[in-house]
Amino acid sequence: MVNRKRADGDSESRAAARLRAAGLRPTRQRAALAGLLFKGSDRHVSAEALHTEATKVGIKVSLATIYNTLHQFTEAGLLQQVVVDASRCYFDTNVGDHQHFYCPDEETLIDIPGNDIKVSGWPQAPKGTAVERIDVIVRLKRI
Amino acid sequence: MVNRKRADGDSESRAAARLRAAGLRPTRQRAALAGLLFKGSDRHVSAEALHTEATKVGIKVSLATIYNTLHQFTEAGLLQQVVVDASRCYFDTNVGDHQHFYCPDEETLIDIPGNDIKVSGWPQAPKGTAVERIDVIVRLKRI
DNA sequence: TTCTTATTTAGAATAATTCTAATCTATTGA
DNA sequence: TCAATAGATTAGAATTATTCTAAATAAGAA
Repeated sequence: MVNRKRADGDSESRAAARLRAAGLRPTRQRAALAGLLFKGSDRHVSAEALHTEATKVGIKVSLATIYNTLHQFTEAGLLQQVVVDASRCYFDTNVGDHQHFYCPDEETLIDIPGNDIKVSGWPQAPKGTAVERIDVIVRLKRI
Repeated sequence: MVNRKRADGDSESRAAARLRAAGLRPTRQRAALAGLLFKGSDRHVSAEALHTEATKVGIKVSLATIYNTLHQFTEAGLLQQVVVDASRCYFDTNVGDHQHFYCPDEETLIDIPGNDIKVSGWPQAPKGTAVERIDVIVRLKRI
C-alpha cells in the first residue's frame, strides 16, 4: 500500500513539484496550502479565510505561516495580490492577464478575462520608471 | 476691521459655503480641513498626513475627526478614495474622471486624466448589479 | 544518522482605523 | 439674544489585519 494520508495526496505531491520548481522548499504546510489553493478552479482568498479553510480540513498551520506562504507564493509568481479597498486584500490563483469586478455588498471578486477588457492611452511613465502592471477594478453596485 | 483669524480666512469661508452646499454643518474643524484640502491644486492625502499637516498650521483637530471628515467628504462627493495596496489608502481631491500612476518606492500617486486613458470591453455586469466606477492603477517600478 | 539552515510557531507588537461615551458647539426657535 | 437640542468633536480604548520575534521543529545535505 502506498504511503498516503489523504485522498488528495496526489494534488499535494503535484503541489510539491510545483513548489520545488518555484525554488521553495516543499514543506508539509506549503504543500498542503498549495494543494488547497491550486486544486480546483481559480480562487480569490483572504489570509483569514484560507486559515479557516485549512483548519477545517485538518491542516495544522498558524496564521503567521499563512501570511508567509501567501507572500512567498506571490513572490514566486504562483499568486497575485488584488487590493479592492482599504484593508481588504485578496490573493488570486489566476496569475494570467485579467482584471476584476468587485461587489462591495458581497465582498466578492469576479474575474474579467484579459482578452475582453482593454486599457489604452496611458501617458508615458515618469522618467526613471516603467509600467510594472495595470490593475483595473470594475466596481459594482446593487440595483 | 473684519473678524478674521488668519490670512486664509477667505478660503475657509468659501469652504464653509461649499460644506453647506454639500449638506454638512460647517464646523470649525471641517472648514479648516476643507480650507487645507481644496485651497491649491489637486492632492492625494492620507489621514495621518492630513492630521500632521493640520497640526503644523495650528488647526486643533483629533485624528478621529480627520477620519470622520474624510469619510463625510467622500460621501458628499468632495473627495474620492484611492486604494493602492493593503492598508495604504489615499483621499483624492480630484473627483473628476481620471486614473492613477502609483510608484511603490515613493508611495506617491500621479493623476492620469480621464481623457487620456481609456478602458473598454468589460463584460456585462452580473444580474442585479451595475457598474458604479472603474478604477485603474498603473503600477510603476524603478528602472 | 547528524548537522545545518530554512521553516514554523505562539504570542507579542505594530499600524491603521473605528468605536465609545463624555464634552462641546452650531443651529433653531422662543 | 438665549436656551434647548441635535449633531460634532474628543481622548483614549478597542478592533482588525498584519508583521515581528525568538524558540522549537523539520527538510535536505554530508
